[in-house]
This record gives sequence, structure tokens and C-alpha cells, in this order.
Amino acid sequence: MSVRTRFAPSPSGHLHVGGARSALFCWAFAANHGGTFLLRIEDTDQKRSSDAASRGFLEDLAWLGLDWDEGPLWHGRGGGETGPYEQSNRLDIYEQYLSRLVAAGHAYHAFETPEELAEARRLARAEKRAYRYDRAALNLDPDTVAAWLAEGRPHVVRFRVPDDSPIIIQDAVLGEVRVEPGELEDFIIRKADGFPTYHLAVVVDDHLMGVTHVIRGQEHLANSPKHALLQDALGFDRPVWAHVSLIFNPDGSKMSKRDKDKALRAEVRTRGLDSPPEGAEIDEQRWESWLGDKTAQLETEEASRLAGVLGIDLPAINVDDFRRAGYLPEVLLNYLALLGWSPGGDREQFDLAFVRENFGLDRIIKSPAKFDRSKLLAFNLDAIQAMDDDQFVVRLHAFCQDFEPMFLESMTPHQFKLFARANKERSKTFRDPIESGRFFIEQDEVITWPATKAIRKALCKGEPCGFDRLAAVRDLLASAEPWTPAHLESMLTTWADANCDGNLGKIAQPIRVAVSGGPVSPPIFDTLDILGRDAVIARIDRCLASRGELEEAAL
RNA sequence: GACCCCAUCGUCUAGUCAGGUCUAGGACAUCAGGUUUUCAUCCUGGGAACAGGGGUUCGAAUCCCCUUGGGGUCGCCA
Repeated sequence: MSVRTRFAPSPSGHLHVGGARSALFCWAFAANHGGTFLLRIEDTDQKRSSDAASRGFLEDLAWLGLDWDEGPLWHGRGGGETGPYEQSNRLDIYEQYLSRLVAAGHAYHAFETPEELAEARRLARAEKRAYRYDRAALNLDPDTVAAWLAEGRPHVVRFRVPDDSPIIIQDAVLGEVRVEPGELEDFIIRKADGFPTYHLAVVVDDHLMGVTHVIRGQEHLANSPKHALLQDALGFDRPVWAHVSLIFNPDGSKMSKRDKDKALRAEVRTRGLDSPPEGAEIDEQRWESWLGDKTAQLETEEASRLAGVLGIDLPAINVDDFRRAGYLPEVLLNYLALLGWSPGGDREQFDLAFVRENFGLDRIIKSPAKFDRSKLLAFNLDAIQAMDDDQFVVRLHAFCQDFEPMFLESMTPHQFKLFARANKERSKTFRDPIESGRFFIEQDEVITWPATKAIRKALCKGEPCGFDRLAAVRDLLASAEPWTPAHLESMLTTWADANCDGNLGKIAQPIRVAVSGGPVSPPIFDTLDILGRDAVIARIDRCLASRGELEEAAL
């Protein structure tokens, strides 16, 4: 039988790195076995699912290059014989299996309200005992149940957990996992709104879609016995389970899609804010329910607006966060693969093709791993340095198109090309040239020279000082012909030989500060080339004019 | 709290399943030098781990047990 794997996210927010890794492993395992990789949208939670979120997921997956063979239709991907692939479109299917379970006595109707259950849980907790549903509904007489159902009384359907023998599941990563009878309660398989819960939907869909291998995060391990029970009751084969260890934050807590909200809530609390701050654009009611419910999540835009207003950085946990931060998809995938899987030996850097060729369940790592940003960054640096110049130009261009269009609007294509090339060597991410290169696209009049230590050192220190040297080469630059890095270099090198003992830095640094407003730029001759003569001279003149002010500030 | 999972440098890991080749290898980080017109790179070198205790064995990082530590789950979320 051919291998079929599935990635089945619930569309709440963006794809986070843990989900991305699960998707990668599913993809790789299927690809390695010439099988099929399915994508299924688990949108049975009416409160939390949104179309926007599921589009975000698809985009994130596509950006990573993890194409699904079957699943939602999206830009030429997806389709398949076993759809629909959104659970909200499969309700009638679940209903059939649900009736079957009820008819066979494997499931029963229960009428407790959420409030009653919450109270029972609270009580159990107060008495320090483990809470399990008491099966009260099982003792209802059939006529009462029939009457209540007929009058439309709200109810759920619970699965009747057999209490005679232990549940033993085989996990490809963890081995045998055993749960004693009595550890599981009669879990709910259909909610009061008529939607199935995750457990039922997953089991039915995995069966109908022919899923052979379920590779997922270890937070799902405790669900597997429930699924095994449902599969047994329904007469389905069990899939091969492989539970992958969790990804942690550096502080050791589980890296979760709720971390952003957690950080936000903590900041709101410490500041004692009781209403949404100006500029966050969150309405009062939403604010209340978000603050009060620690499982509630703000929309991506709301969250980043709020973070902006509060002046805090949100933790990067979503694929999209890393994309915006200028990481390469292949590097993120490489790093993620390493967090939970190892090809063995000393091999660490590899591409998707390598993962496809070598991935196997047997080398999945059992212990949890902390997400280390600095290693990811080091990998990204290596990948960028391994590109040829033209490739870097193209990819930086694409990045700017998505996130920094100003860089394309403010430069000619030729300038952009020079800009990209000059920056490649010092770029760890696509963000780097953007952040350090703002001065390239700013108007000449916007450049200022604050009296920082580095700027004063370059311009004011010494005899002669940087200003003196700048003044001395100003006309030389104004009349330089041709305006090329090579010619500028030979010109200024000659000048430095004659005027500062061949120490090019003595003149390069004042020029750098003058044209950029700061102490950092690409190599000075490239920088001048990109800016062009007019901007360079205009900036030098303005810088020279600011001399009095700067020297005064230094006193 | 109950149940389940996990345990090699600060971090990710190789080595564990088939015990000796391990005075435990690599990578990131870190420290010390060096290269460099700034920044970033880059080069050289250093320090850094088998959680603890019992077994089994001629021999244990590797097998078993206990302890400790970390984590997950305990939702009409998925």
C-alpha cells in the first residue's frame, strides 16, 4: 500500500514553526516513499476559524516550498479524489459515522451544560482529585433521552470508553505507549452545535483519505489512545503514529502560537491598562474577552498594532515572522529539520532534496529541542554567502517587492543591483541591507549627523580632523571622472598616500559618515558609486555646513 | 495533583537499538589572538558534556531499576 501522510492544521493565525516542521516531516516521508502528501483544513471550531487564516497557512506552506499533492485548491495545487479537504464541508460524513457509533452503543447523548461541567471540574480540582465525566447520562432511561432529544434540548455525544483493557499504541518514535483503563473519560465527539470534535473528525477523515502515517507533534500523544479506540469501534485500521518532540523557547517553555498573545497580555497587565490603547484599533468588547481568556488570540494585524503601541517586540514563532525578518525558506526548513531529526554523522546543512532522499521515522529525535535563533541566523548567513551575486540581487528584489517596496521605487534598477551586490557580503538576512541601508534611499536633506561618539570621532577628532579632510577632498570628488569605484579608489588612495601616510581610513571614514549619517556602510567606493556624484557632493556640503553645530555639541 | 513522554558541552546534536575502536566527534554560541577603510565577514586557537545512585558485565555514554530534573496532556480548542 502506498504511503499517504497528511498535515492537518486548524486555521487559527499563521503557520507556526512547530507546524511547519510537522508539515516538512510529513512531506518528506511521503516524498521519500513515493507517496502522497495531503493537506486538510481542520476548521471545526466555528469560533476560531477564518478564511483569512487558512489562506495565510497556504501561503506560508507555499513559500516554504512544501507543495501538497492533495488538498484545498490553491494556485494550481491540491484537488484529489478523497475531498472535500475542509472539515466544515464534511459534516454529513461525520454524522453518518456518529449514528453508527450511537446505534452500536459506542456513543451516547449527554445533556450537561458547559457550566455544569466546569463546576464539576472546579470541585474536583479543589478536592485534589482527577476529574472524569461521571457518565450520568448513561444512566438516563431511554424514554427520557428520546423525549429530551425530541424537544431539542442541547446535548453532546460522548464516546463510551471501554473500561476493561489497557490501550496500547505503537509509536514509530516512542515505541509502545500504554494507557490503563480508567485513565480516559468518555470524551465528547460531537459538540452541541452539531460539529464533530477533533477526535471524531480526524479519525474519520484519516480513514476515508487513506492516511497511512500520522506524523505530528507530541502534544497530540495523549490523543492517540482516544483515536485508537474510535478506530477500533469503527472498524478502521490504525495508522502508523510518529510523535515528534516539541520545540521549546529558549526559556524552556513550549513554543506556542499563543506566545505572542501571552507576551502582549503580560505587558498590558504590568502597565495596568484596562482599555485598549489609542492606535491599537481594538474594540472595547474584543479587548475584554481577549484579556479575560488566556486561550484567545488577537488577529495578526491587531497583535502587531498593539505591540507597536506598547513598544515591545513580539516573539518570532510563525513562519511568516521569519519570512519578514529576511530568512530564506530553505534555511528555515533546514534548521527546522535539524530540530527533531538528524541525518546522522556531522551533516548539518542541506537542502530539501537531501531531506527527501534521507528522511526516515527511525532518526526522529525523542527529546525536545530549544529553538536557537543564533544558529538559524548563522545558517542563513552561510546560505546567503553561498549564493552568487545575481541570485542575491534577484532574491533581495523579491523580498523588497513583498515588504520594502520603497527600495525599488527610490532606486533605479541599476542602482538596486549595485546596492544588493555591495551588501551581500555583510548580509545575514535580507533585512540587514534594508535596515543598514536606509540612507541610500533617503533624500539628501534628511541625512543628519547626531553628536554620537562614532560620528564625532570620524569628523571632529584629530589634527587635521575628519571635517578638514572632507573639505580637502570635496572638490576632488566633485570633479572625479569617471565616477566608478575603481577610479574613486585610485584617486583617494593616491590622496591618502600624499596626505595621511597612506592610511585610507582617515579619509574613508569621514566620507562614510558624511554620506550616510552614520559610521557604517558598504565599502566606501561602492557606497559612493550607488549614491551617485550629486547626492555625495550634496551630502558632503551639508555635512560640512553642520560642522559648527557638531563641534559645539562635542564640548 | 493524575497520567504520559524525555535526559550527552550554554544550545542543537553524533555516538545508544547490535556494550570495547569514545583520553566522547561536529555545529552554533562563547573566550583569546589575527586579517580588514567602517560594520559584518573571514582565519587560527582555547575552554566546555555522558544528571545522580544502584545493578548486569572482564568492560557501560551505550542494557536494567530507582531518584532527580525538564516537558506534555488533563477543553463542547485542534
